[in-house]
Amino acid sequence: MARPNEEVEGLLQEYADLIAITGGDAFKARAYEKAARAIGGHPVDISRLDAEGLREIPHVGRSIADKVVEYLRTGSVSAVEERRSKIPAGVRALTAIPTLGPKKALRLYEDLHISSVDELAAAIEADALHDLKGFGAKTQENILHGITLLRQAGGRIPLHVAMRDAEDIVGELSAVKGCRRCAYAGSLRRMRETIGDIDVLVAAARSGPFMDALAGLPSTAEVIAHGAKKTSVRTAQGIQVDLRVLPPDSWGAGLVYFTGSKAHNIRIRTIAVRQGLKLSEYGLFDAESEESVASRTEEDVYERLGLPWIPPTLREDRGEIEAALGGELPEVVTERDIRGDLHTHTDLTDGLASLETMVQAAAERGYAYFAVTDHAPGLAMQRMTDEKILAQREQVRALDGVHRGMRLLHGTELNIGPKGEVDWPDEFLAGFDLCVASVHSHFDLGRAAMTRRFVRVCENPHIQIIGHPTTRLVGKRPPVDADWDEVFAACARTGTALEVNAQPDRLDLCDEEILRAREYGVKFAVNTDAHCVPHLACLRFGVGTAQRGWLTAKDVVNTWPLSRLRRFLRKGGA
DNA sequence: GCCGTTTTCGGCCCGACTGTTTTCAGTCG
Repeated sequence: MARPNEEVEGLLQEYADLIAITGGDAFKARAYEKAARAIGGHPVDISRLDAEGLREIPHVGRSIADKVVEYLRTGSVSAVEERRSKIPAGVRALTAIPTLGPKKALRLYEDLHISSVDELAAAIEADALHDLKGFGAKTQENILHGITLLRQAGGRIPLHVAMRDAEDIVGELSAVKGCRRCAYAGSLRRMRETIGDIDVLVAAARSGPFMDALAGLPSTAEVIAHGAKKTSVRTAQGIQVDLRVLPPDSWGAGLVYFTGSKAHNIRIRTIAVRQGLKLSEYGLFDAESEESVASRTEEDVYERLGLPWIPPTLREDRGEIEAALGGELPEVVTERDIRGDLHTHTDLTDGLASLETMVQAAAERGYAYFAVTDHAPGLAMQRMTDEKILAQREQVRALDGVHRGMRLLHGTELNIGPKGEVDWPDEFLAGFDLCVASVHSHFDLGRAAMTRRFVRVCENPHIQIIGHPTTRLVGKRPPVDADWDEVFAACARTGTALEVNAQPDRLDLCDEEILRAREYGVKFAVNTDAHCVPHLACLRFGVGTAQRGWLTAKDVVNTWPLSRLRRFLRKGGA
């Protein structure tokens, strides 16, 4: 994984924020933001590049290239340190509150010396903002609501952040001598959208070297507990990591024990007890003789309980035990089932990579087909025109089948207006191979209007997929309010697929809504909404979410062969 | 700070929404 790219992306974004907060040149701040995104989305590990190589990345010029080189060489950038010394970190944290930007954050800091979210919440409670300019009753209410949203994430970590750290740690521990098996478990293996802490398991005869290795990792900031069976540390970013080292014979039982949700584990332990057995992280034992009857693999443990192996993403006690007992466990969709991505962007709008680069990267993933769906004119900031999208269509046709025979579909991501209207008239839409339509504005229409809006989209014969349907952002923005049962019914009736957007801050639809929609017979598309090459790999998070929603390949249109997909895209037409 | 079928300066994503400072600043996508 390209860690340095992400580190530098974060650093440059922070610098941009600090410029904005201190009232610096807005265009300069934006220049840093653009460079941050470009580096984060750059497919080559930047630590392998020199200043010249760095400057070939779009939006990276002499000044930023020098700062990146300084960072790679010394681990910090003096210009950033200088700004940091002027603005406490908590002031920047304030801008994470929806509706509170850099200007308001600075005012709060300068006038009231508020430098953390907690201090701000306390100040509002104490009515300390009453004569602060620009902070009327409504603004304070909005800020409090924003703080509530932030806190609902409850200090949990986004899935992809935890995944990256867990894979690094698994990589390090796997290299320790004597390691027989190493894997992450817990909610991360179940692919929950946020993660409380990271659970790592090792199978080895001796535990000491692994405990020491974890405690000694560069990413470890604090050792919370250091024992023979369990070690807990906190990383520099504040993430808790629990390591358990098990005897190799206990590997399967340990994985079962540390992967299942609490509710799932209670259910399978109950099943064990009824059979005169006892289940722990060390194995499945005869309750009387205490003799081990299964423990080496997860399959062994489940089989001895009379169950088939249950995919980790289903282990939530949401009916998977009953389904397993009845032989009706779904064969959930896997990453290998996905034949193509149906929602992606290029640098024609807000993507980072050219059409050619995106197509080539998609072909390297082994896709049979791939859709390019840049933004339509309704999203004014993208400045799309008829001419530009038609010119792109020519380029798409020219590249069709060129890379490993991969077929290309030319599409667009339409903007859904408040009444369900979209950017282009029917005649123009008919020229696309597929249209994704998404809500990007008017989030607070009220349930009835929002429902009508979606139903009208479903009834549009040229729209085959609703993109990120609820528009929620994990821990940041709640889903829009609609009568989803009515929307799901309309999707099923009209043959409109719902997207499972794989961007880790969206994961939209989420698992629970997928479970509901599935009951209506709705079809789904697991798409990355990629804006750069590395985003294509986010597919795994979308597939994990689809699995949590019990979807099989039959439910997911982009697992289908192209001929069948094309029939679906005609939406009941000829 | 970056960029150039505008080529070393002068632009840079544009428009809508919201609350409030009643004429517009701040925020967002």
